[in-house]
Amino acid sequence: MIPPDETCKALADRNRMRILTGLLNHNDLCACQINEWLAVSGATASKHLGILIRADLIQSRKEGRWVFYKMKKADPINKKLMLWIKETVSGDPDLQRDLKQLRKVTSCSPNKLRERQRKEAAACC
Amino acid sequence: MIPPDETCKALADRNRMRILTGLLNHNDLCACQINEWLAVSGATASKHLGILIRADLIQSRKEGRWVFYKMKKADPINKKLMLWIKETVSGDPDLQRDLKQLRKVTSCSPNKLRERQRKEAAACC
DNA sequence: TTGACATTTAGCTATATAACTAAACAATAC
DNA sequence: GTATTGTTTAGTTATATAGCTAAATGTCAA
Repeated sequence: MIPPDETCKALADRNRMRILTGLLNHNDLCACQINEWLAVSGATASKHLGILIRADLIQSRKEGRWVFYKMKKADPINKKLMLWIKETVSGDPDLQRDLKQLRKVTSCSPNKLRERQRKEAAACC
Repeated sequence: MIPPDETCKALADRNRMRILTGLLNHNDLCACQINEWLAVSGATASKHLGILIRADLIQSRKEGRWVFYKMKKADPINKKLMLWIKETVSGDPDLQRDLKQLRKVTSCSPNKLRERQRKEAAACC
């Protein structure tokens, strides 16, 4: 059983709360979609995702070379926490604006998204 | 409205979770009882209490030279958070053991408690 | 099998935070 | 008023964390 302060530590970061916001509104998200959306390096996104997994809040599955993340089914106690997160997230205008950006990202498949990312990386040098 | 990650930041510390545990089980606690119980300096306890106040989770009132702290009445959304905290706190054996220690402290009035603290401080030098 | 590419891990730096001590502030008691 | 005492603020130090880049790992595809 994870102590409450540890769970809160996992939630106590803006980017991790953004990830949860995304996963509460999309069935699952690919790592490449997440770091595109968060606008951080893949390594940084991966670290945050690891923290959320170790806190038992999300889960990952591998599909070929892609890794998808989704919310973990919460036990009865943590359901209350999830409910609170959902409601506060809805009340946070920045997170809601963020969600719209995410929808642009998820309209591409991981393959198309990565292709575009590669082109952009090439163009900037 | 405080964003959820900020609220969690306030909760993401063991000593602050201990303080909340205490306040969820006692109507109110004096600053001197809290720092005796936590076994940290008065300054440190005061800092933690300030963080919880700014997060809108607790409130303080002054009575003569004593300052008492108590839970703040939660709005409908934060009530869910409080419920989660209560349940996870009950499931955390260390916090429960801690609560027993607190009862020893609260069995003294602030005046008696301080008197004892002064004697101990004198004895140790 | 080799090469390309997605993700994670390692190693680093800058910032944030928790603890302490000492000084400042606030309120009571003489 | 002045002394005393409880609490908070300031200033310091040690540790923790978020971000980066580069190297390592694992998977697909030619």
